[in-house]
Amino acid sequence: MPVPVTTKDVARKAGVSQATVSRVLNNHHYVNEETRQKVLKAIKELGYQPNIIARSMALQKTHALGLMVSDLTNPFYSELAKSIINRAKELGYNVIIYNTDTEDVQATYLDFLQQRRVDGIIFTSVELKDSKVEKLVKAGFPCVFCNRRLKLKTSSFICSDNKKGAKIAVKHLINLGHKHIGYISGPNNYSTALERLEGYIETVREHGLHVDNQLIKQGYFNNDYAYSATRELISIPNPPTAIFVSNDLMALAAMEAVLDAGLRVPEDIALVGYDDIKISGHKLIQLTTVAQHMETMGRLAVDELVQMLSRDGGRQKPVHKFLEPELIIRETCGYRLAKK
Amino acid sequence: MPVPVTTKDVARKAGVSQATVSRVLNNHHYVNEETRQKVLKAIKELGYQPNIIARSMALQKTHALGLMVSDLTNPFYSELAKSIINRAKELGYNVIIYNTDTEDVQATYLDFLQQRRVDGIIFTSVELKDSKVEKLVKAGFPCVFCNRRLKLKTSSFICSDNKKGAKIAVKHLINLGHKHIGYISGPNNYSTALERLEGYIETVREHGLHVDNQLIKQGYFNNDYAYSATRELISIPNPPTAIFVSNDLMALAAMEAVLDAGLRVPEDIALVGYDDIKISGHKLIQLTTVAQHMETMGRLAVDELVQMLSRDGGRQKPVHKFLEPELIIRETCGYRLAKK
DNA sequence: ACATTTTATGAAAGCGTATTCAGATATTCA
DNA sequence: TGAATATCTGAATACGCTTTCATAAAATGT
Repeated sequence: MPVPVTTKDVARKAGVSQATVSRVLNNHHYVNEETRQKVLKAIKELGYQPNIIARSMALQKTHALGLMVSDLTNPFYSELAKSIINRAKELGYNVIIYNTDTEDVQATYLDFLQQRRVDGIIFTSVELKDSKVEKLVKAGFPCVFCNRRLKLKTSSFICSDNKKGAKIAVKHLINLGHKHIGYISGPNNYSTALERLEGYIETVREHGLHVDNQLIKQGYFNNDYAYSATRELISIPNPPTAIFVSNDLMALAAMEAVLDAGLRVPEDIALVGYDDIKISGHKLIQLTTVAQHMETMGRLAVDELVQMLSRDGGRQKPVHKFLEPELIIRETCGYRLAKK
Repeated sequence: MPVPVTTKDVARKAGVSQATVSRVLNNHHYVNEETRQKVLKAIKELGYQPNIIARSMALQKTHALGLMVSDLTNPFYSELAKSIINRAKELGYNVIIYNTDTEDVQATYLDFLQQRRVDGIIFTSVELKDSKVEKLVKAGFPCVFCNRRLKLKTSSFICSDNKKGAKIAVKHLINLGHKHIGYISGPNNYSTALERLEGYIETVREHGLHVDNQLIKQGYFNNDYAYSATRELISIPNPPTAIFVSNDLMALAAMEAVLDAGLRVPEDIALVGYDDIKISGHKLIQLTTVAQHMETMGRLAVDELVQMLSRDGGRQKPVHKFLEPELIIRETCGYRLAKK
């Protein structure tokens, strides 16, 4: 390992005090130009690199953000994470990433995080109620919720307008003539699931259709559940002719379930997803879906968090942003059929 | 923000010195059981959480690993990253993730990293030659290369046996009767591209076939390139009947190119990918591919890096691991046809 | 020309922890 | 019983940086 060069070494070499070196590094005023040059020269010659940890210690900030992701291999989350990482870098922050497949993992991570390893946290997959996380927010620890939000009103979040997203999706199906529309999603303790369900129900009602509980499947946010729920839906006595699935990955699984049952998409069962992950646009998939703007969502979340950090102490009122969803019409709803 | 509780506070409450609190926290021997209990009680009552930054400062280790990823939205990398993050957590390490779409970004990150923000780095997408990275390795900074490796022999890496992977893929195509096989990949300054090319060429030769440079396309590791290269390949005078594409994402793009040209997969053009990302197994895709074991690769990389950290000072000889690739036969090579 | 302000710099303190050093008490051994 | 050893704990120091405090020199104002 290279011997680390410290400000002290630089100071000795430049013939000044260590404090002066620090002043040069931090662009303090009141540093003589000549002195500054001497110091810069010494820094260069010694290849000095500041020790971030020591700086963090002195400043009481880490310049690192925590990022909680429930499943990084879901393209929705990896796109979101990428956006967050890139924006954080632009603003001079590092991102420590936590994969929280299970809830207890998130809990242990939270303990970690209170050890002042990060200045703030972005949650991408929080439950509506989570006492540990709520405690964190109430204690004033800077948190921003992205994609999924906490019920707690005092918390800031950047989410898709899920209700609206669901509405435009379901409305599209109804306009195509579907009267019997299934809904597959995760549990209602997630804002995404709850709000999309509300949008689904509201739209069905608005069009004078009956809300049939048999058509509503709320289990888990994973492919296996989507697959089995689809199989169940298509085998009930009066099966749906279309299914709105709460995310693209699950919609892909639903698609397999339909095909495995010997039915066709969209002729027998139409499908709409949510997210618009890249693969949904593939020529062989062509999934109709509600697009989310992961890039924007991630960027805004970082911006908001960094803002919170800079106005430390003076707590502002929380920010609540709902991004506009957009229906992407492809072929799994019978677009081609409708065109004909 | 909650007022942070320090060891000093705990010490005062427990009526002992700060040093003793530290001893209790670190399970030092020579601490009276009664004292230990007093301290533990105070810790609990005050809700003390150690300050990781201060600890890092004292110990001169951050307990954080850097992870360089070229494109987190490529499922191959997100699966790899997930594995790395999870394994690191198991071993008590945090992961700071760096997205390096462009090379200059990686360079600026490297400067960051020398600021002792992390104890070591895992590179997943290094070039064979990269003077900045080589300098880091030569300076003794703990680095492990995962997936792609450096040419530098003194560096440790965990990679797929890319040559072998290419060989089994191409052999499979040849066994199916293909005599004219295209190859699409990224530039040869990446070990993955180079080794797979070697495997391709060697296998073609071994089977007495002619290596036709017209069939070899080496441009960039991205979808646009894969698409256009495919279009080019299928429009040359004597076009290939099969194409080996260097990764699944690119193979998916190649598939679109074939279909857009009005040809069929696999009847007109057979395709093999590399990686076996999840979507490749989807019912509508069914891409034949060479599987990599991202989970294992990531885990081993972390294990190796953490080992390097523990045996600090005493530099061991570098570890070179080639993981066994595995051919996953699906339908894009005419498996169904072959079966008939 | 003297008081005041501005500019410039070093010494020292502080961030929160781990650890060394030294001393005190208790225990063991001959 | 005295010496050697083991057990326990507090004071002090170090980690590398930022920043306050103090002080000195230079510039400015009247």
